[in-house]
Amino acid sequence: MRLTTFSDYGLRVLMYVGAHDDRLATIGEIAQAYDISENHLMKVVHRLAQCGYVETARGRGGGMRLARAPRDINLGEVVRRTEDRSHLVECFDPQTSGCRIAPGCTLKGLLGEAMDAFFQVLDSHSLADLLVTRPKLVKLLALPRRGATAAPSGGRAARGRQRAG
Amino acid sequence: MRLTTFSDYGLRVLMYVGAHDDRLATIGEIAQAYDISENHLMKVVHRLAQCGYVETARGRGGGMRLARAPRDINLGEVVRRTEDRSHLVECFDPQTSGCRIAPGCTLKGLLGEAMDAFFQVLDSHSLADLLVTRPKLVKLLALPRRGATAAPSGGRAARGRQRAG
DNA sequence: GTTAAGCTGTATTGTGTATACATCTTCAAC
DNA sequence: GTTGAAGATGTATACACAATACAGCTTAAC
Ligand code: SF4
Ligand code: SF4
Repeated sequence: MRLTTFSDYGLRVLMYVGAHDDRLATIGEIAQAYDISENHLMKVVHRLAQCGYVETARGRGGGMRLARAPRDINLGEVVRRTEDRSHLVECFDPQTSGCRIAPGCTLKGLLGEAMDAFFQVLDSHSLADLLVTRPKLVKLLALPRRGATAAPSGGRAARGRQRAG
Repeated sequence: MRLTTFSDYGLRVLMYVGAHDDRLATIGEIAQAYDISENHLMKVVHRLAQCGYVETARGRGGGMRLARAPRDINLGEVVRRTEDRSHLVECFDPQTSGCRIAPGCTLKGLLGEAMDAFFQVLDSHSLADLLVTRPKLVKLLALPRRGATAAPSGGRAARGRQRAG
């Protein structure tokens, strides 16, 4: 029982952007703040944009901001839409359903109930609830990280140069 | 968000054994009934025995039976003890905790709540609840499966022969 | 027209689960 | 007391999928 880091990254992005709503935030900046892969994060952001949680702006000076008020971003919905393979066991997926006792299995319904209970908790909260500790978040996200001022060490810092090589 | 099939197999075994409590059930028999890997199932059964859910008997005429009454086998407990990597996100594991905002993250607690809600549903049910459809289960498990009477096709059917080869 | 940003698609890596294989141990039947 | 059917155990492989990396394109500000 675990969520994909994809989903967690999605929520992290929303927290970051929500905590810095005075300006546009870039993917590179967020990746550095959390010290995670910029490339992966780009796909996460893309998904968030698809779902209408953030608005992105291309080009110089671009970045992203929340497309809705934090209060209107439901956490259960976010997780549901970032976690695509959300079938607890094989019988939950009509395609894979090969379990022989599925027609008479009480467990199936029970697991469904449990999952509902899980999401009910998330459904009753919004991004706004994650921002109550906003000052603390801002502070934690601003802390220096390994290699902060040193060599860029990968990422896309050296992009554009490579074309010449 | 998904459970390991290891856990699901564990529950399947308990249902099988619980539905056939008039005799000992063998691993091979259960593997055939569900049409799943006998080798994998062996490890599952081993774990169930470790946890004290089933009693196993080696040797000819051996097999397994429930070590407790179905009413005393709690489903939440079973899942918790068969699902070992049960940290929803990285910060739930003290070892891996590398998330920079963990000290000020409200999401962490929220996910914990959601997980509790999930298990609360399972905690309030026992194996006995899965056996209410017992006649149906017995019938489904007895249905012929592909290759039932034909060639054994692997498994451990031909074991012992191989030593000679 | 150069540069900083996001967009897109593909390829590679990595992790963890599921499965297979091989061998050993036990026990009951014969 | 030998044999064979069962479980016990350890290792190795296969597979699925998530995570990451790479490469190039597009857009917009300066
Ligand atoms: S045992 Fe029940 S819950 Fe598990 S896969 Fe089969 S039908 Fe689904
Ligand atoms: S963002 Fe919060 S929930 Fe996710 S890993 Fe970090 S501390 Fe845990």
